[in-house]
Amino acid sequence: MKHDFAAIEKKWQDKWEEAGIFHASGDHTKKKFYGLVEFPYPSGAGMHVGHIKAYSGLEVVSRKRRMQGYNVLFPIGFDAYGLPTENYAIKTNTHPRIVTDRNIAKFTQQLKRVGFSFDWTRTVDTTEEGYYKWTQWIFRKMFDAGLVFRATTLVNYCPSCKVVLSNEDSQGGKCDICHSDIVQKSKDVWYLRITEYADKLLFGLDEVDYLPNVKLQQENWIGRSEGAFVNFPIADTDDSLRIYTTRCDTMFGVTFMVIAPEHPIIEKYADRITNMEALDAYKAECAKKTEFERTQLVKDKTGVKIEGLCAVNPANGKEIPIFISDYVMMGYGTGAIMAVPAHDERDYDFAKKFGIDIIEVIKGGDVSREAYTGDGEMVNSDFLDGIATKKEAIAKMLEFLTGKGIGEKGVQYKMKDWAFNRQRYWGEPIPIIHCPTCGMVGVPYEELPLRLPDMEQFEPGEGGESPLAKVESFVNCTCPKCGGKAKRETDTMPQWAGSSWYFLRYCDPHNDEVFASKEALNYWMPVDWYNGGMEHVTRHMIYSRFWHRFLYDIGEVPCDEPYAKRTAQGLILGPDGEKMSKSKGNVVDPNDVVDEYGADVLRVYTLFMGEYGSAAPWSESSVRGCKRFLDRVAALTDMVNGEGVTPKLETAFHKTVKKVSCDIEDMKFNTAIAAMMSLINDIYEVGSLTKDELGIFVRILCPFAPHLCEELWAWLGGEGFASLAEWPTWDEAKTVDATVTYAVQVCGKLRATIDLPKDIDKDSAIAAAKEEAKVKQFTEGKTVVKEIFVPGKIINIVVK
RNA sequence: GCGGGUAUGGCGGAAUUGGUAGACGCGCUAGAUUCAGGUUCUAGUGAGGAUUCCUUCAUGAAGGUUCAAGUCCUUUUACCCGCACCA
Repeated sequence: MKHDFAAIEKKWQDKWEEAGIFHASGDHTKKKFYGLVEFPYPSGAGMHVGHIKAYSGLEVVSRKRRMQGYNVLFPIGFDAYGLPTENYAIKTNTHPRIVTDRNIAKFTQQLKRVGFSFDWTRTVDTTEEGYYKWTQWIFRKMFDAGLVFRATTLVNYCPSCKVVLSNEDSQGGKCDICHSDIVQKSKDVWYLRITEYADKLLFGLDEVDYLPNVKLQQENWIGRSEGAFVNFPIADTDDSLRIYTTRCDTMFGVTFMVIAPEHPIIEKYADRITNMEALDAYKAECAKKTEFERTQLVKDKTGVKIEGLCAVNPANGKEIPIFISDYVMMGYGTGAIMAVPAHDERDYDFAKKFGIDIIEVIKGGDVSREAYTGDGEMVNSDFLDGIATKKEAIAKMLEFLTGKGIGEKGVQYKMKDWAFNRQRYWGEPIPIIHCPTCGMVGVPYEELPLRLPDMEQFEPGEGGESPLAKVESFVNCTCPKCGGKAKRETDTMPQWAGSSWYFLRYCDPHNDEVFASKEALNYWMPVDWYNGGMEHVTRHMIYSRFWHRFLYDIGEVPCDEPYAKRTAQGLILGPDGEKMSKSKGNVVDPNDVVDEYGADVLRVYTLFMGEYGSAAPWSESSVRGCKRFLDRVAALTDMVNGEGVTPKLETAFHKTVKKVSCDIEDMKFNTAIAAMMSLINDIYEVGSLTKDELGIFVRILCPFAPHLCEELWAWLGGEGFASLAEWPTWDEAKTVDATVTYAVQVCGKLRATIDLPKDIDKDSAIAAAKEEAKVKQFTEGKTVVKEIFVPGKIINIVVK
């Protein structure tokens, strides 16, 4: 048979669709498999080969599960709210609804061309009313639970996109959307209290099967640290300055304190401070710096001493000065630190610059040259002197602090609350009403969805206000509580809202009574296997785990963690080895590959490129190699000869079925394909195979190249679809050849190879090895010191 | 700075976890088929030396453990990714 991909691919896609063979079944008595891939953002550029690789992995697993008799849920949808669409809409003066629909249509067409076995009856679109109604519903539940709050704080603001960004969206001081520099701006924003879930998100990692580096990144992002809060009295007042430290053992080494420039204590004691002008000048200077600049000046510390205010070290009663400096952040801990220059590099740099005392309290370094951060014996520390370990010293100091009532154990997290609003049009309206008498009131559940009003002009306001503020019919409303005149919140939710629970909607996507029925959730959840990009592990993954754990706490979902297993695919680089980007002109369009080589080749190639989790450059000639492989598979029909087993191929078939079956589970798709290529080479060498053998081959290749396999299955007269045929099994005993090639070494050097029966015993094997001419040549006249026999592998004779 | 990772032919990458390094694919060489080939088939292909049956050296670098090391240990170099003044 010729591999006429252009003719067969569309044909089988239509047949699959007509028969609905990839629809998840409503039969909840069968064993289930829920495979999830990150739904795409439908951008105008269309799909990227990276999408294909990202979906192909679980595509193969899902197809294998179906053939193994599982009821499989393998859904797809579109995460369609967000700035790129809106920016494009503004630029081209087209409504984002139209842009979104057009992009979704394009993605759908492209995905279908590749023949993915998605259940197309369960697609979700986060911008549809029937979907965002439930996004708003969950938000309202969080509002009721006290997890939503509004605060005026310094926020990350992108002057180009004119939006407030979360910490997760402004990593490295750059806007995640347009890569402009982020500035710090004081703004009234909505927050989700994700920090309340910090411990749950951290400890929940113990019960899931994520890639180790995915877990680690989440752990680091949450950044739990254990330490102590300590109150340092402010001299001549009843007040104190509260600090957080992980090193309370070094308290006798404290020689000054530093507070963030924005710390409220400055305003509080403005009348006592004698150098307010200098402090204000410094504050103004800091505000001008971008986040990036603030992190650049790591070595050169700046700051100003507060004159007229003095603190007392509660450990030894000594008076110490207080400084303001931007190396202390208001957003972490209490915005104030105790400085121990002898044992902290930053404090050391600062003390050197300002000529402050440096007192060694831990032996082991040379504090006249640099800060010593290692462990050692305590000195100059009163009751801690002589203690040799950090752990012990901390415990003793904590006891002292607690006993005196001046401090206590405490925990801090790097993770901050989630800034949850955007002053933009293309997002879910936040269902809150501002009433002058009742304050913030949630939009009643029965009024959801709170529809996004249709607008002609949806550009953001210059002052950073949402475009929705211009729609009077939207803004003006009555308070659901008191019936008085009130105004609606006009901000929308960030792009990450819709994707925080989409995996739940897939379980029951058409339900308009609840976001998903209990029955469907009980059966399908948790997601058995979730695959996606590494770039989402500290945002989407954390956010969605947070939402899901919240829903679990209020009894809406049956399990605490949403994803049982998480893996990640590696990037596909351009042919030049660089990251694919439009500006570099090295982007490969999957449509072109399908046109020229077919969908099966595209699928096989993206999985054959290299290790699934690693980045690998695109190579057109390697694509041709995969084409050649499938052409050779198609041509097997000319070699079919009879039924049953070809003796020369029997072991090779059992081996390959085993290898492919196991490799799919480990996502080692490249070696699975290599094994099938090897088998093809063996078959070509033998020159013939049976119908039964072709049937086995077709079924193990089917998850990778389903169109060709369906065609071959039909040629064989197979029943139904290859895609639903039973996954082949192997006989372990038949995966080993009757004779094994042993490597024979003399003193660890390879001298010969001999074929021996597979269950030969040690003595006969060694005797046989010694008979080899090559072996004799190296052993003659010498005494044998040691004989090593590894069954099935190697014989090593050590001589002297 | 902290944390994690990677390093194997001309290229992408294998190696059953300590047991014949280079599977599979690309590329290249030769031969055959074809009117032609960006076709197909067959053979060869880590490097150096002898070319008939050989032999030495090779997994970023340098040591070590072992009968045996790409794999384990120590030191070191380069690159990649994540976080970044986190107190």
